[in-house]
Amino acid sequence: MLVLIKHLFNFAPELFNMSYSEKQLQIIETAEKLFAIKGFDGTSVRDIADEAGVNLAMINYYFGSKEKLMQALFEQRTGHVKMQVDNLMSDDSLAPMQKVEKLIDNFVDRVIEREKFYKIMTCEQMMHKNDSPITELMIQMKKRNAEAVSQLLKDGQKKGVFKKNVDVLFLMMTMVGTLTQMIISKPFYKEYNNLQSLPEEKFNQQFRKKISDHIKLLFKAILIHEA
Amino acid sequence: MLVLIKHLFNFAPELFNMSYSEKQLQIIETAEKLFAIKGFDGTSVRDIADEAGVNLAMINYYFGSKEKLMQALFEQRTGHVKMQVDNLMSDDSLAPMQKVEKLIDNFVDRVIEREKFYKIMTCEQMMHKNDSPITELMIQMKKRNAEAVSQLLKDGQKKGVFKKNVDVLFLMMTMVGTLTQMIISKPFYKEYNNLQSLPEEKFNQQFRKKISDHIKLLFKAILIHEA
Amino acid sequence: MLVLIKHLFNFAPELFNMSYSEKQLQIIETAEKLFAIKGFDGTSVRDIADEAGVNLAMINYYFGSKEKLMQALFEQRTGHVKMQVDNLMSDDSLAPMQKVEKLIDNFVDRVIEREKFYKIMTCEQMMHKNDSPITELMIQMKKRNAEAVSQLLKDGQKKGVFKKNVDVLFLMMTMVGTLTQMIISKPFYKEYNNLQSLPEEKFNQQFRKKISDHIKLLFKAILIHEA
Amino acid sequence: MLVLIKHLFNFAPELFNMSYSEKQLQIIETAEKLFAIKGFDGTSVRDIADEAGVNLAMINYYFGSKEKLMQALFEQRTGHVKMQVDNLMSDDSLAPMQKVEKLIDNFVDRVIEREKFYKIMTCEQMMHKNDSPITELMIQMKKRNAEAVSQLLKDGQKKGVFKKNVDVLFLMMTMVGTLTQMIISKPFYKEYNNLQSLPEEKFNQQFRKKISDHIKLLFKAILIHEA
DNA sequence: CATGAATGAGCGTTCATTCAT
DNA sequence: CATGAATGAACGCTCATTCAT
Repeated sequence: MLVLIKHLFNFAPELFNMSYSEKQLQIIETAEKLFAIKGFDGTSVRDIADEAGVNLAMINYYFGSKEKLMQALFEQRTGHVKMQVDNLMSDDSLAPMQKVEKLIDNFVDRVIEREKFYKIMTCEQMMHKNDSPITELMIQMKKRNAEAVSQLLKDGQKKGVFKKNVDVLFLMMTMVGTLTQMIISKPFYKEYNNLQSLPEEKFNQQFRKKISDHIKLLFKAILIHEA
Repeated sequence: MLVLIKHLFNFAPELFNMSYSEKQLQIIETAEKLFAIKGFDGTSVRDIADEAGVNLAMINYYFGSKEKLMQALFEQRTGHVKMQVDNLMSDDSLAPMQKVEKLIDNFVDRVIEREKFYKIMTCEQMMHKNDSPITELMIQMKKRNAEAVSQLLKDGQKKGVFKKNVDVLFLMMTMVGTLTQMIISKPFYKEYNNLQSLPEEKFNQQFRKKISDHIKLLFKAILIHEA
Repeated sequence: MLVLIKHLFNFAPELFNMSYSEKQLQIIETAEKLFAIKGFDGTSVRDIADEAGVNLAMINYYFGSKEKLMQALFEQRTGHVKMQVDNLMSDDSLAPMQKVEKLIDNFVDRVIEREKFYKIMTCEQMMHKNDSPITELMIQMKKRNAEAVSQLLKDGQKKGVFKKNVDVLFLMMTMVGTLTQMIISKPFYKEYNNLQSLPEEKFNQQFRKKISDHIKLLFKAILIHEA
Repeated sequence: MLVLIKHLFNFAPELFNMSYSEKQLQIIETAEKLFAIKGFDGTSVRDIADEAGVNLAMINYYFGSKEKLMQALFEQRTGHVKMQVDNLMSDDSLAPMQKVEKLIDNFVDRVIEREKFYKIMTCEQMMHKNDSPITELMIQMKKRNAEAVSQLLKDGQKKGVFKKNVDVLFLMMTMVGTLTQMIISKPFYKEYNNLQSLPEEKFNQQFRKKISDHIKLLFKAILIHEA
């Protein structure tokens, strides 16, 4: 395919069913890794090219610019989130609280699996350069998610299982914020609790479970308990 | 002032009662602002010099390097935290839950007041370059705070007002993470709830109260309610 | 040409038969000229770039750093010395004293031809920064040359044409030092002997002959005459 | 005395019988040391100030500029040379060859004692920036010395103890160049001859004697032996 | 289609020097 | 008389990007 056209339309890759080549995915993955470690500005295109084992000029050739590579990374990583949430919400076999619990589980899983990417996203949110396409992407994603959760809340309230007057954003931010902080502080948590000897895999499994349970506890406090 | 000596001893500025000159504080403040907007790597020393209206060379003259300027910023902003926490903890006139609530209020106030700085700190934590002096500072602060809160927990448990088996780090991360996420999402929150017309001052006041109450609710869920 | 690979292997360029491009040679030549006039530290990379008519970044692109450009200059200029000396030494058709005379002629020719480079080398030797790769290069060259001359001495002594107990380093330093001093003082020599009107070419020819004869005289005093 | 006037007349300090204060001498000495190790351009005024333990601004205050400090160093170190040579030359109790030998001894002693300074001087000669006051100083010194030695030669020739047609500059350059090369190569000489274990003082003594004898041998070859 | 070569702009830092007191 | 503070200029180097092939 003509790379030029690709650039023109890469603002909505899913519409064109555009898939990245193996080399491109490799670049995206490397970028994700390095951005997470050294930050966007702290990572040079050369770093990425070297680490990914590709030609320096290829990155601009494929993605147009460093900024657009970041965009591609975001699109690649956030592409399937909406569908996942929609599927969950439209599953009529689940009670509202079950949906909430599944939402939490899904989110915790996704973030732990894509730890690096969520670190980048959090940082990017901090200093949201105005009119950046990535900021725009994130705002839209937030809105979509807020809408879905809002619908779920209303459903639960109609069924009498959730309290009235729950702030949907506070709810979400509690989940996102707590989880983010957990991820950030993982090394500190390990050291503080003397768990360095535990195998990484086993620790992650326990950590994931604890976080999930913890957030569910918080959600119940917000959604059910009287203030 | 002897700048050289200052460099030598700036690892413990409070011991030497060294205060920064007005110009130095101006530089630190400008750095804080720009680091928060554009990130550490995204901000050039020239940016800071221009914005602060000082000579470029001045910054290296005063702080030694860009990195050390960041350190100075951290020391300046975190210098009084320990004392504040200690004072609160040793106040025998307060019940454990009162202490917890005051801790939350203090923290929320501090973060909202120093919003920019806490954004920087969160980002810095994300990609904690190993052996960076700032990372070291943050870890020590975390440890100190964890110890203090841990003591408070034990006290409350002895008095029978707190549950057993509370994970102190989970508790703290809930507070820090939720608050951080709130701060990050403030513009989004405003827009989502159509509060753009509200005066900034009035909104902040309400926001602060809501956050504080929300976190207190969460803490009660963690500390008191049965799982 | 793969510049990266070139950097990796430029410690032994002759093994890889890597030749510098015309532009690179131009940079090396310009560097040689400016280093000789203004010294290494006195010459900025910008000076070299301007004088050579190339982009500033080009120099770092080609050579990696100012230091490595200096290394490249050394390797380029000293690359063929070893072979030249070896060839002379292994020429069985020459008597020891003939070899000595040829050695002197070769050396005088080489230094006068590469006057600028030998000025740099002498200065570099003065303040030999420890562990500098260039210092290392020079020491090795000195050792190799000392070994070769030592062999020649022993041969002459066995054949009974050279005195015993000749200090090989004193011999070499006499040649190198005297010649260096001549080169340094060339302008002064010209003026002192009122030879400014002589065409440069003609003067050089005479000067070279006089120096050569002078050093041969000194060598005979060291190698043959009784003390 | 007014520093301003001092600056105006410091091109000929001996005329005004100007002596440097202890602090100034300390600066000069430090400058000599650092210039010899790192070169003129490689040494910053800050380096000198720090090493000498004086205020940075003092150096410009005392000497006017870095360049003028270098001049002061030269004047300080070369001030007494002329007188020394003149005294030797006018000593009628010595035969020409004795004078030559004493000249050599004196020079070798002086250079070994002021090794650092002579390194600087040699380098400075290499890249004689046109119209530099230091270059001018050195040329004048060379001329004076050449005149004195020339006179000595003529005297020896008249007395029939020296050959005719001796090139006075070649003679001097042989001495200066050989000695310079020896000084430069002292560490290499030590290592090559496995003399590292010898105490520095003892080695220097032997080295000085060997050099002196060697140069005397060379001079006899030039002045007396038939070519 | 891919890439080695090239570049202008900007980086953090240090320089010799001057100024205000 | 001496010095801490300050500064414009320049340093070596790396950046994201472009271009010719």
